[in-house]
Amino acid sequence: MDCSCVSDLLFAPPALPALWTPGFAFPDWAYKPESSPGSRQIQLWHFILELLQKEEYQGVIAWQGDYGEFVIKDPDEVARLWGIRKCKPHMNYDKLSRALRYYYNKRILHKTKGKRFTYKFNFSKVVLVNYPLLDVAAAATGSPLLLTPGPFAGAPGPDAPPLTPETLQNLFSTPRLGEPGGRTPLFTPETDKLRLDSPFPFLGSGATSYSKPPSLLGPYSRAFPEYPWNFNPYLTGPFPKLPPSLYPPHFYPNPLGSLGHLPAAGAGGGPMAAPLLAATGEGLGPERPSGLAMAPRLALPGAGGPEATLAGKEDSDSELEITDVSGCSSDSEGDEGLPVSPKTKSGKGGSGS
DNA sequence: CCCGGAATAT
DNA sequence: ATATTCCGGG
Repeated sequence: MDCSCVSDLLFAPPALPALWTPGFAFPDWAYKPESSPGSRQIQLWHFILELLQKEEYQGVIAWQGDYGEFVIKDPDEVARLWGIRKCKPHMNYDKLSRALRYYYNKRILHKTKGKRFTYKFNFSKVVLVNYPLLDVAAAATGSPLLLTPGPFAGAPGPDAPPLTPETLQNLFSTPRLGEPGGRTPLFTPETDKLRLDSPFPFLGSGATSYSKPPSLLGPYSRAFPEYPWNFNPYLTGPFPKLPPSLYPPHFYPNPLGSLGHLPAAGAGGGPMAAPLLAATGEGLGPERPSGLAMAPRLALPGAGGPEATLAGKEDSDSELEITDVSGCSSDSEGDEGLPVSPKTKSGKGGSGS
């Protein structure tokens, strides 16, 4: 039944803190919360983000153009990788793109019309979903209290308690992380189980019970880096019903935490990075590398653990060796003798449109 | 290529 | 629910 892909193991390590994880910036709570406890599968947009985050796939998929805009340079390859990840040997771009299209309504993605293989993330969604508290944090740091949908909405009125990052830190101390011996102090198992139910409680059905994210970034005293991520929440298209209060002209921190190079315009040669920085520069550190927009890939925040591991086998990052489906059970699919050649792509250079 | 309906699977 | 598979139509 199960298709124990090698990647599955990679994603479900024994006791990975999930604090940052160079390659995988998504703690498991970001995957699929409830539904099926044991069968939380990676979601396509997570996967896409993963690929985008890695330089080794820049030839296959990469940020390009506007914020959150990316282009699939090699659709077949992306589809192949996705197929491997999901143990669907017959995956192709046509099918993958269908799945992508389903994201339109969910507002996770939309299409950049005119540009082939080009889509765009609605990061506002992703951010709020995965890190709804960031706004609170922002508020605590000085901005006017804004938001907190769901249960919080009613409570935080005029005299809302001073939410500070520290408070958050205490509140959402690592849940499963401190599992050995100590369980979550503040939150009872009941609360612990609710998590995120709907992908987007804000404009989805909304009726779903919203909850806070268990653990944010772990034991980081400074969990909220001042990342100038002020992508325009209003996008080009008209947003459905997003109250401005939810999406202030503020800048959002990097949602993926350790996500390396952001989808800054600089990636695609966008000169607009400068003005943006200027706008948000104040909150940032005094000194700033001129090439910030490029943000090569500042993966490692400060944790020393994994770093050693990485350094040890620096050359061939075995992490995410997606090109191997040896772990896939052939029974799950009508798996043909698919040899799964990693680089059987002779050279699809042209593909001129 | 891109779009979405429909049926199906997990 | 999310994704896969299939597919008619633009």
